[in-house]
Amino acid sequence: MPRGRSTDTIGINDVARAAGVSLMTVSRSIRGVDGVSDATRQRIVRLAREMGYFPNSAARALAVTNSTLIGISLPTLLNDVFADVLSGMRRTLDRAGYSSVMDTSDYDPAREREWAERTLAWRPAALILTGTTHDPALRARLLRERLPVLEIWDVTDDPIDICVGIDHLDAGLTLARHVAALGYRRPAWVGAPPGLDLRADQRFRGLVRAFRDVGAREVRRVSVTGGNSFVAGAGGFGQLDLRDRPDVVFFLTDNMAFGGMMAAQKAGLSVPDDIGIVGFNGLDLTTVLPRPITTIRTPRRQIGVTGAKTLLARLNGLHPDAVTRLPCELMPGATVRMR
Amino acid sequence: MPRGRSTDTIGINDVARAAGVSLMTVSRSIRGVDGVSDATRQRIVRLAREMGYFPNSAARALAVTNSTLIGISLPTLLNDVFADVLSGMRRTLDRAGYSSVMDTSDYDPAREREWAERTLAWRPAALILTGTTHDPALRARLLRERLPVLEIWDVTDDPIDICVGIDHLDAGLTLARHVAALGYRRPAWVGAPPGLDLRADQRFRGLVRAFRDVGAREVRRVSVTGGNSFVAGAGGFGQLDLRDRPDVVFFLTDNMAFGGMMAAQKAGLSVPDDIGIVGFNGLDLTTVLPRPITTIRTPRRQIGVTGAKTLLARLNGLHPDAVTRLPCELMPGATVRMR
DNA sequence: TCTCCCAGCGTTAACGTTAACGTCGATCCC
DNA sequence: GGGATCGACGTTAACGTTAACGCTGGGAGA
Repeated sequence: MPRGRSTDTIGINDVARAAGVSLMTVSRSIRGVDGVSDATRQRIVRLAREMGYFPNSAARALAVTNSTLIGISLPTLLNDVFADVLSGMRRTLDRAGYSSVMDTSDYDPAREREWAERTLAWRPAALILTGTTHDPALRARLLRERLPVLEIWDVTDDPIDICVGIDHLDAGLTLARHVAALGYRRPAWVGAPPGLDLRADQRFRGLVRAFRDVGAREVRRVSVTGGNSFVAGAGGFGQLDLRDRPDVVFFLTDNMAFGGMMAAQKAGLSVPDDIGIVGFNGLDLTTVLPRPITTIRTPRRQIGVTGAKTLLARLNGLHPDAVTRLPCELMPGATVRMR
Repeated sequence: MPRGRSTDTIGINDVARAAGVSLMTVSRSIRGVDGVSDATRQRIVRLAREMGYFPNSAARALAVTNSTLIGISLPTLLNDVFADVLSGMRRTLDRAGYSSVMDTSDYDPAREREWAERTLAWRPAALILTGTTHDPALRARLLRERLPVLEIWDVTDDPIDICVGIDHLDAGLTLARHVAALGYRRPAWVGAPPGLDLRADQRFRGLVRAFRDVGAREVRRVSVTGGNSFVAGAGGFGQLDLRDRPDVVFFLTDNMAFGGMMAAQKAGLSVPDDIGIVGFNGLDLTTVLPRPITTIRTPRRQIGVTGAKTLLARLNGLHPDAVTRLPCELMPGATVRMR
C-alpha cells in the first residue's frame, strides 16, 4: 500500500483526468494564458467549476517563488487617520488582485519587525510600512532582498525603496507659524510621549522652531498614552499646569483637541477668548462644529491611493518616483484668533 | 544540463548540506519538534540563522494542507466600531501565531464573497466574517468545507460555525423603550438605507416595536450613505422634515448623533428641550461632552477578544459554545429627558 | 511537393517543506 | 546475554502548481 497522505480536495490533476487532458492544459486554461484552443479552455473551465475546483495559492506561490500577498503595517486603526489611508490603498490593491496581510504595531518597532518576519515567510509581493524609521535588522533585510517596499505617511530622502507622505516638520511649522502670527506666545502641546510617535515628534519640532522664531517662551509638553481619543485629549488638558497660563494648546490630533476643548470649557475657560485650541489632521469632526477647530488637513486618503498606485507601478517593473511629498492644507478654523 | 529553475534563496536543504545532516533533522530542529538531540538542534538553529535561512510558509502550507493565515472581513474601518473589534482580535490571534488577511467589504456581500474566494485559495486556518448574512454560495461552500468560521457583531441561532456578538434587535428595543418611557412619541431615525447594514435594520426594527407598543406614531426614517461620519449625521438631520415635528432622533451611531446634534443646534433647536438626540455604541466621544449623548454601549473590544479566544479554542479541537451573546449597557446621557 | 513554422498540447522537473515509515546503535530488564 | 525498547536520525513520497522544453500535425510559402 502507498504510504502517502491523501486529501479529499480536488486539484488541477483531478480536473485533467476527468477532462482527458494533461494537467498543463488545465493550468493554462484556468490562468488564461496562451496555448489552449478556446473550445478546450471553455470546456475545462466549465468542468472545473462543476467539479468544485478551487485554486491553491500556496502551491502557486511555491511554484513561482513569489505571491500576490502584500503586507501592510500600520501603527493603529483606533483613530481615523490610518483607516483613511488604508481604505485608499485597499481598493486599488484589491482591483489589481492583491490580498493584504495586515497588522497594527502600536508604534512599537519590535512588533513591526516580528510581524514583518512572519509576513515575509509568505514571500509577499511587497511590504507597506508606516513611517521611515524601522528596526535596523528589518531595514537591512529588506534592502538586501530588494523587496518592493512602500513607506507611507512620512517622507525621507533615503527611503528603503519608495515613499509617499507628508512633511511633518513642515506641517507643524506651517500650523504654528499661523498661530504665532496671531499673537500667541505661551504655547503648550498635548501628544504622545517623545520617541513613540516619531512623526508627531517631527511636528513638535516644527512648533518649537516657529515659536522660537518669534521669541515666544518654550513650548510646554504634556504626554498622554492610550490612543488618540477624545478621552486622552481631555485627560491631557487636565495635566496642563494652568497656573502657567498657556494661551494656546496644540493637540496630537483633532479628536484629542476636541476632548481638550471640552475639558477647557468644563474648567471655565472660554475658547478662543481665554485659550486657543489647535488640532491636527482636518478630520470630519471639525467641520460640523459651530466653532471649527483650527487645524491642518492631511491628505490621508490621497496618501493611500497614490501610495498604492506607485507601488503597483513598481511591481509592474516601472520606475516611479522614489519620493512623493503631498501637500497639507491649513484650515484656519475658529478656535484661535488675533490677540 | 538540468533545465530546472534555480533560486538564490537558501532553504532547509542548503542548511542540511552545510550541517552535514539530513533535511528532516533541520526541519525538526527549526520547528522544535522531538527527534533531535539538544546539541544538534542548537548547532543547526545557529547555523540556519548565520546562513540567513528564512522559513517559507507557502511550502509549509502546501505540505500540511492548511496554513496559519486567518481571513478577517469587516464592513468598514471608517468608524471606531470595527477598529475596536479588530484590535481586540488581532492581539489574541497574533500571540497564537496567526497572520491576518484582511479586507473591508463596504457592506457589499458580493465583495465579501470575492474577497473570501481569494482568501480561501490560501487555505486559511479560519475565516472571520461580520454579521450572519452572507452570499448564499459562500455560506454553502463554508459549510461544505467545514472550515472554522467565526461570525462577529451579530448573533444567530444558526451560525455557519460559531458566532460572538450582540442582539441588535434587543439593543434597539432597550434603547427605544428607555426613550419611550420618558414620553417621546414622535421618533425619527437617521441611518443607512434599508438592506445595506442589516444589523442597523435589526435595531430599527427594535425601535419600531418599542414605539408601536406605546402607541406612538410610526418611526420616520431617513437614509444617508457615505460612512457613519459626523458629516453624514449632520446631513441626515438636514434631510428630516421638521414641519413633521419629530421629538427625538435616533442615529446609526454616536458620531452621527453628534453631527446631527450640531446641525440641530445650528437650526436653532435646543437639545433636549426642543428635540431629543440618541446615538448608538457608546463611543469615547460621548463621555467628554458636557451633555453626554444618550446611547447604548456595545462591547466592541470584548467581542473581538471573546471571538478570537473562542475561535482559537475551536482551532485547538475543542468544542466551544457555538453562540455567545454579549450584553450591552444603556447609557442614559442627557440628550433626552422626561417630557 | 517539400520544408518550415506554429498552434495546441504533453512530459518532466522543479518550488521548499512535512508525514510516514525505516534504520541503527545503545540501554534495559529478566 | 538476547530480545525488547527507545532515542536520534535518514529516506521516500507526497502537497498542488508552474517553467521549460518536447512533440505532432496541418497549413503556408517556395
